[in-house]
Order: sequence, then structure tokens, then C-alpha cells
Amino acid sequence: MPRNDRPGLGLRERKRIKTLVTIQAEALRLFRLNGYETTTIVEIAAAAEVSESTFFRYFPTKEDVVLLDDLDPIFIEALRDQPRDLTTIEAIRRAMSALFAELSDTERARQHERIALILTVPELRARMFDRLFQGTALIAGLVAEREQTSPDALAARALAGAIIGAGVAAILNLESDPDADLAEAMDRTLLHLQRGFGA
Amino acid sequence: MPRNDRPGLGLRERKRIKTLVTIQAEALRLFRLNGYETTTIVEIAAAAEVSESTFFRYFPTKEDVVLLDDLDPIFIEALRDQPRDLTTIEAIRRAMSALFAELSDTERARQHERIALILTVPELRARMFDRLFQGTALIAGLVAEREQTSPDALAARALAGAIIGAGVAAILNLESDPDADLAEAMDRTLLHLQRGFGA
DNA sequence: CATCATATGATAGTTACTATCAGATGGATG
DNA sequence: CATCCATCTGATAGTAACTATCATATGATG
Repeated sequence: MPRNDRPGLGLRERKRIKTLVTIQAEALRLFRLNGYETTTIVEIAAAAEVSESTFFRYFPTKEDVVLLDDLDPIFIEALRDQPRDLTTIEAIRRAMSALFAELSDTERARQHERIALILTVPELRARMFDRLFQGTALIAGLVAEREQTSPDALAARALAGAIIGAGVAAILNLESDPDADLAEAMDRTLLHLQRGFGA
Repeated sequence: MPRNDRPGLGLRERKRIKTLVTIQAEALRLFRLNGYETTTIVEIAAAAEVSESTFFRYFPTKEDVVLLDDLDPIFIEALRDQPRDLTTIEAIRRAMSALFAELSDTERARQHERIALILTVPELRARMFDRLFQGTALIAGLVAEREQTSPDALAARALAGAIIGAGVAAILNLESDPDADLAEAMDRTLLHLQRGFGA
């Protein structure tokens, strides 16, 4: 995740970010080493040299250690930057491309591993889906704003759902094809949706 | 859920179904009465007059008491019954209609309440999404089988994902419009997808 | 009726998570 | 530099979901 430790933040804030990053890094290291379920929070706290209490102050649940990322706001910003006259799908495709382009190689690798982990743990997978569909309302809003053709609320929701569903399909594709390029796959699924499925 | 207690099953089997139904019924009653999170499994077990151990023999997790239903196989069967020459979306729309048509009024009301509960509990909502997307592979298989146009695996997955996403949109629509007719809403979102979104 | 497979209850233990409180530490002010 | 306040931390105790195990009970079968 993009580093936030630019100075000028005050010692307290910097310390806070440091422990957050440490906990997350240690947790992911242990998950990679011993698996998600078998790694306990006591172990993570010990590795990060904090108490169990502190762990829960930074991450409300064990799942959040894996699921929290600061990509969401970046994506939303990238989406807002897209020209108004684009189709919703077009806008999302471009925002996606911009997001992926912004990532460094190590960052991309880290995200790749993160997603691989999420897909293998049912608990995490379920929560990821939930988070993705939390965005339905946001996207539906965009749809209603952009596509002048359909003022129908349900139509906007339908498109938003289909977009997220297509994105999820690209992610799930990694299960059977772990080395696939997620950015490209997602762009392709969205493109399919954009063109229609030739019903 | 459609009753399975037709006789000719042996006493053991009948007892088993009876306790399963009892546990589920008592659980849902307590959830409705006191809320999902605040109701403990000890309470459910007591209400159903079984031990805690027995509860977990019937339902591996607390969530499963709400999420387990026997609609999935019925839907899959209904889907297989659709003529081969239909579009995938058409086939799914018809299978959905058939499924909803098969439900009695009380059954429909029960499902309605069940979904309302699921939507309010993050844990349940997340796992519902997971279950729905478990079906992606199945639907993608259907797509690959029916739509001769696209032998591309990713294209099939994209359509399957979009279909499920559109269905989810209809479900999520209940959050803002609790009295909406789910069957109709789902048919409409799928119809939107079928017609394309006029990109 | 006797035997076997399976279902049940009871007990003990693990782990994620909550609540609470006392002590430590950074930040601002005189 | 000293003081005071806000916040952060660690420790402890407790709850609830779930697992493992074993003895007992009950339906199925010859």
C-alpha cells in the first residue's frame, strides 16, 4: 500500500502509522508462512511487539488486516477525474487502468499475493464481495448522473451490479489462472459488458 | 423451505429432519424476536430442546441456520429444464420465474423475511454474496454450452458475473425499497442486462 | 433378541473479540 | 522547563462461537 509516512505529521501520527504498517506486515508474513486460520492474533501481536489490545485498536477484526487497503479512495478519485461525457463503463475502465498504472511493481506483486490469499479463505472472500457491493450505490449514482437515457433507479442499480459482477468475474478468474494479469482481465470483462453479450 | 417429511424414510431420517426444522424455526423465531447477534447458540439449542453439540452437528456455523435453504437445487433443476436454444439470460430469467411461481405465499413471505434479515447482518450478507458467486462457475459452464458465439472462457465468466451482479442488484434494491417484489425486480434487472445498457 | 451403526449430551479447551481501567507518552500552554 | 490534557498502550477479566473427545442412548438389521 502506498506509503503515507511523509513527515510533517507529528510524532504521534507517524508512530501510529508505523505500528499499523508493522502489524499488517507481520500479519501477512505469518499468514504466508503458517496460513491464515492457524495464525492467531496473539502471535501477530507478539511479532509486531504490541499487545493484543493494541492489535484490535488498529484492526477491528482479523479479516481487516488483510482487507484494509488505501486503494478505494484512489480509485474513487480516479473515477471522478474521468470526463463527464464518457459512458459509465468507459469511465470505470479508464479509472481502473489509471489505478493499476499508478502501482509500482512491488506494489502490484503485493496486491496480487493479497488477492490470492483472500480467494483461498472463505471468510475473507465473502467479506471482499461485501465490500465490493458496498460500492453499488456509489456506482449507481454515477450511472444515474452520466447515462441520461435511464432515470430508472433499478436500471442504474442493474448496471452497477453488472459492472461489479463482471469485475468479480475477473478476480475469480485468478483462481483457475493464477498468473493472469488482473488489470487486463478486468478490462476485458468490462469491455465484454460494454459491448453487450450479443443476446 | 419446502417440506421434506414425506414418510417412507425410516424413523431415524424423519427424526433428523424434524430436529433440523425445529432448530431452524426456533432460531429464526429468536432472531426475529431479539436480533441475530444478541441471540446465542445456547439459547437456540435450549429453545429447540437439544444440546449445543447437536446444534453444531446440524449447522456447522450460526450463519448456516439462516443461509441454508433447499432452493438451490430446485433452481438448478429449473435451469436445466429450459430449452437449449434460449440465450443464457433468457434461460435464467425463465428458471427464476418458474422458481418463484412454485413458491406458496407463506413460503414467499418466509423467504422475504429471511432476505431482509440477511441484508441487515453484515456477516450474513457477505456469506450470501459468496454463495451466489460460488455459482459463477456453474453459470459460466452454461454460457459456454449455450452461446456458441463465445468460446472464450473469460467472456463466459464475464457474462456469468454480470448476471449474478444484476441479480444481486435486485436483492440490494430491497434495502431501499423493502416492499418491492423481488421476483419482478430480478426479472427487470436481468432484462436490462439482456437488452444491453446502450453503452 | 443381539449386534452394530449412528445420534446425542456432557465436558473441556481454543480463539476471536469486548469492556474496563491504570499507567505512559506526545502535544500544547504558561 | 514545568504542567496539564488528550490520547495511546498494556493488562485483566469476560463472552460467545466453535472444536475435540468420550460415554451413553437409540434406531436399524439379521
